Amino acid sequence: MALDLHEMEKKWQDYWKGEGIYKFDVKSKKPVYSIDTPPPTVSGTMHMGHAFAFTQQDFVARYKKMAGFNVFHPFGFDNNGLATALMVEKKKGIKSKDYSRDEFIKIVLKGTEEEEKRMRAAFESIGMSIDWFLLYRTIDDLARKTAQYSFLDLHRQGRLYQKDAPTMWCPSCATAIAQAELQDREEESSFVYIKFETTDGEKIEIATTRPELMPACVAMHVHPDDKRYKKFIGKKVKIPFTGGRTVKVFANRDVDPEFGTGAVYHCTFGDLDDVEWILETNLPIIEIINKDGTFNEKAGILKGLRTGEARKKIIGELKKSGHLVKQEPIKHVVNVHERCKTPIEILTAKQWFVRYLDLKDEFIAKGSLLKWVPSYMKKRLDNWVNGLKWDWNISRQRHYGVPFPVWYCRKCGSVIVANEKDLPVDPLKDRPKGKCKCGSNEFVGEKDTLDTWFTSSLTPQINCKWVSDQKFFQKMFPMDLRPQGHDIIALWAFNTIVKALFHQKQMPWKTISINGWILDPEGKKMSKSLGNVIKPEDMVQKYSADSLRYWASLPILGEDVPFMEKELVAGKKFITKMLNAARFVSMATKGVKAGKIDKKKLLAEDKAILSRLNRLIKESTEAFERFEVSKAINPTRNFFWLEFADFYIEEVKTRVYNKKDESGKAAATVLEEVMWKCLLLLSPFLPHTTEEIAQQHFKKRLQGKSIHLEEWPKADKGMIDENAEEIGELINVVIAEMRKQKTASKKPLNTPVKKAAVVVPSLEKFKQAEDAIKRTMAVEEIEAKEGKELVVELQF
RNA sequence: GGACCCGUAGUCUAAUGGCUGAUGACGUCGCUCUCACACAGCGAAGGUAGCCGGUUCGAUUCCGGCCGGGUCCACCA
Repeated sequence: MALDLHEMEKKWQDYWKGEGIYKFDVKSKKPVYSIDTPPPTVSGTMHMGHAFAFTQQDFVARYKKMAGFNVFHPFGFDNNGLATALMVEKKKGIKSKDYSRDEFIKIVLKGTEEEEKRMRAAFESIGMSIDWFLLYRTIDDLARKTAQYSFLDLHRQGRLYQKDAPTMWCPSCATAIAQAELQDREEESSFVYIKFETTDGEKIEIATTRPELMPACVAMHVHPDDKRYKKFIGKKVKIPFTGGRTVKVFANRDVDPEFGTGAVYHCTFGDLDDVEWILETNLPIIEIINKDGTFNEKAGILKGLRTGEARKKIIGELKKSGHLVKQEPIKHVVNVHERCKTPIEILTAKQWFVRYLDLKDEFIAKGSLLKWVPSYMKKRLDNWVNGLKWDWNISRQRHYGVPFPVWYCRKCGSVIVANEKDLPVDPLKDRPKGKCKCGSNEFVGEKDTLDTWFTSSLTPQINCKWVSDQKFFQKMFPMDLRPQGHDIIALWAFNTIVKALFHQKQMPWKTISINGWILDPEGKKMSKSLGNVIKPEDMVQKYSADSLRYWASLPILGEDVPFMEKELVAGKKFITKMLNAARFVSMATKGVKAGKIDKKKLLAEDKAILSRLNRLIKESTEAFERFEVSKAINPTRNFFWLEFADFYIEEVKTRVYNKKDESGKAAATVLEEVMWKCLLLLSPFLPHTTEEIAQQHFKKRLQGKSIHLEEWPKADKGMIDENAEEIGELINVVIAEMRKQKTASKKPLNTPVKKAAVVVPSLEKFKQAEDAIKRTMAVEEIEAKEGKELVVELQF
């Protein structure tokens, strides 16, 4: 086969683009099917996970289009994030802080054009049926406007509040971070035993990994049943280096008497437990760490130092003063910021929160309204919601991002939110219209930006033009499908659900499909640092886009799959097979009227294959309706290759070589019919190959400009015939047995056979199968007997 | 600690409460250049379905436990 697959694929990609095959038709009367495409970060590269997840989404999009829907298949680029800001800074050699926020956003939008172009080309190269006119970016005007409008709406609903609250803080990035941005890391550290003295002179010993927080110690905790410490409860303990400050000893059932010394000192804040305890005990907060990670004057002797240095210094001082008992090496898990891996601190800062903890039950209940594919993924959402402890902190102390549409009155401190007509605003540049209610017209704009998830959680509203086209929004919302990875159910899916419930009082989509991860061939995550990254473009180069798509279609949705190059080999072979079979069918059916099957003229093998075909159509359609794409392609592949190509084609060859007679004509119409229907069934998966074949050999079947505008085939139940299939099966089984014998006697398969003796389960059925067998295997005469076991003997 | 997923030939997988044929692919080994296809065809070898127990007339398939692999969440100062 001299066909260059890459040239062929490129040809059709260009054709589709030129003809606008995937354009969403706003005016169409067809029902809409809309997909809330995940916007990938504009890194410039499409990785294997993208290729996998997006093609899976594309299978559904293409199927739905054929099934009669007006498919809305948009694309978005995520450029509203730290990763993008850093990329642009690096590329341009600039610092975002040297620019106004508006300017920097413009720089980003301009500065990522190149990456967008490359990614778009990559997604086109795998045959995505995206309508690129629907492109959005998560930092563009529409996205910013939508996010700010969302803020205003939540504000109106009383769902927002500001609080000086314990906040997880990254001392390195100098920013607040969300629960979801935390990562666990096991660290080697030192477990420090420290001796304290009570005001009445008794000694109590604690163990800690955070001795440097001692100046922020506000209490001691012991277990109420711990005999060793009972007597301490209620007493006061002196804290060294604080000028004689004392703290009370509390009874606390959270304390594990077995761990450390069984006594805990409580600092504000060492970890999340400390936060809970402070709420229970109502103690004051002593904040000793600044937002930049340095210790402040309340830290006394540690002032100006950072955590690591402070820890060394305090240990030295404790040694000198005799408070230090011992140090033990310890491995423990610390919470680190996922981006920079710095252990987090807990500080207080004024932050905006979305109040939603009161709605946990509702989130879980409403989550069930969605169709989850696979269904067990719903539990991940439930699990997350059940574990939620804090409201959603939406403040980020970052320069780049979507700004809060908020000012504060310099005089009275009132919050002034932007007028929705003025969105998007940048409060650092723009000013509120009018005066504060206190009469002042001096304002301070909010410096913080919104959590990127605050914007990303609005992709359905962005796609459906919530803030710019009400009519369109009414028509489009809620969307039909959200495809996404299982790693961000707690983030993207959850937050999107939260937003839609607040803003629209309904779920953002009808179905959510969860795809798994692509791992390296050993089952490990692909990552640059491990050097095990396999690039999709290399695979496309080596095997073709349709081969890659074939590979992506096989795994069950939701499961993580190791990358297996041999599946691409198999895909390429399948494509070759299709091209060759199509060539044969095309030759054999020249001059035959397409789609005209005369049932009366059909022979046993024709009835069998048509029955199998229609059963297949039914099965494949049902699988697609359940979003189980692998169960749509697998039987189709098997049918096409193992039944149609391996048997049916061989069975009718002698008939169609002699097309003049009725039987030959009938076989030709069946060949044509089966081939065409298979093309349709496979077109969502192998859009290039099927288009090539359709345009080459099935012009007369094509209603429009592309096979991808054809209707999905409907199963003709009248064709499904159990009995015919049984005969067909018998034909195939006997042929297989004869092939075995010919191969065993080292004869070519077209060797004529004088006489064959067979033992078959039913003579009556065999009668109906006999002709086809004789023709296919070039057998002159068959002597048949009835018996349990199938036996075939050949005489040449 | 909580939740979830997975465990089928050398490798990766499919379907299935029972037809002593458990599917197919890749790989391996034979034979065949047979007029769609040697980037192929035909065929062969290869599995006590992780282990144990239960339900059942019957389990790879359903239930429970264990072991192993993985993911998410929460974590002891």
